[in-house]
Formats: sequence, structure tokens, C-alpha cells
Amino acid sequence: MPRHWLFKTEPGCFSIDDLAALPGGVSSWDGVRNYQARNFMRDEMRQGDLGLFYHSVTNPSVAGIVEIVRESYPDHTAWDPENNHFDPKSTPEAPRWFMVDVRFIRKFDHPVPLRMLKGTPGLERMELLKKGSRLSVMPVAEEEFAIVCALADDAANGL
DNA sequence: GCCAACGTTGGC
DNA sequence: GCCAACGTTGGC
Repeated sequence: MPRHWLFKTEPGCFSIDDLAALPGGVSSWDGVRNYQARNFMRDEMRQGDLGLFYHSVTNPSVAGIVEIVRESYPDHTAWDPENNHFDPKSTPEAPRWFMVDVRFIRKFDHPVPLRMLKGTPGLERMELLKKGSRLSVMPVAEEEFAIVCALADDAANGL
């Protein structure tokens, strides 16, 4: 049974259009430097799982859907002193940070705004909506995933 | 720009 | 192990 996830990113840094423009629409989800988020990627994500692609900060909203196409492997950007996410405590021999590869599936014609999620029945317990939630990678319940997709389709149909 | 909430660091 | 200080995230 595939699980569902949410990937958070600032669109000014990496947007769903950026992902869609890559060859095959595939990108590694590198740069995560939070242990809880890492553990989700390293231990729980499986090929074929689906994820919501969330834009934070500017027009906070769910922008589309991605799929996990490669399970976790070491995040080599942690080894590069020139990289913004460099971490000297991570080495090729003892990698500390991990990432998965995601593939672009779909961009919503009408992104689902955060403020709409907040008022939608069935999403009360969504991790994203919890006060002070700052996780950049988090699980999403199957029902929650379906509700968000339905909201996007409703918006596309002018409802 | 503001500020609440969070994770990490480091002194003790 | 505790906790204050700090830097960061992210909504508004």
C-alpha cells in the first residue's frame, strides 16, 4: 500500500515548474537537514509513494503531485564545502543526510491555498496545519491526500 | 517587516 | 541532563 507525503519548498528556491522542467521531471530532494524529515525519507519512503508538492512563504499552497522514483541514498551535497547545505559532520564513509528522488506527476491548474486547507473538513489533523509545524517533509494520510486532490479538481471546475 | 514557534548549540 | 541563547522557518 503506497503511502503519501508532503514536500515543502520555497518556490523562489525550487518550484514545481523547476521540477517539471528537468529531464524526465526527476530531481533528488536534497538539502534536508532536519532529523525527523530525514528519517521519513531514509526509513519510510518507498518507490511508488505519492507526494503533495507544497509551496511555502509566497502564496502558500499545494501546487501539484510528485511520485517517489528512487528510495533513499546519501545526500552528497552535505559533503560539498561550497554547498549551502554543507555539513562537515557528514562524510561518504558515514553519511548523516539522505534524500530520495521525486518525479513530476501533475501541476494543479489551481493550486490549493493553505487558507483553504485550514477550513476543510477532514483535514483538521493534517500535519501541515499543526501549529508551529516546520517539517519540510512529512506524512499525509491517504484520505487527506484525496481531499486535497478533490479541492484542486473542484477549483479547476469552477466550484 | 514582524513575530511565534521550532531545532540546535554550548556552557554548566 | 538542563536550559538559555541563538539562528531559522514560515505565515501574515
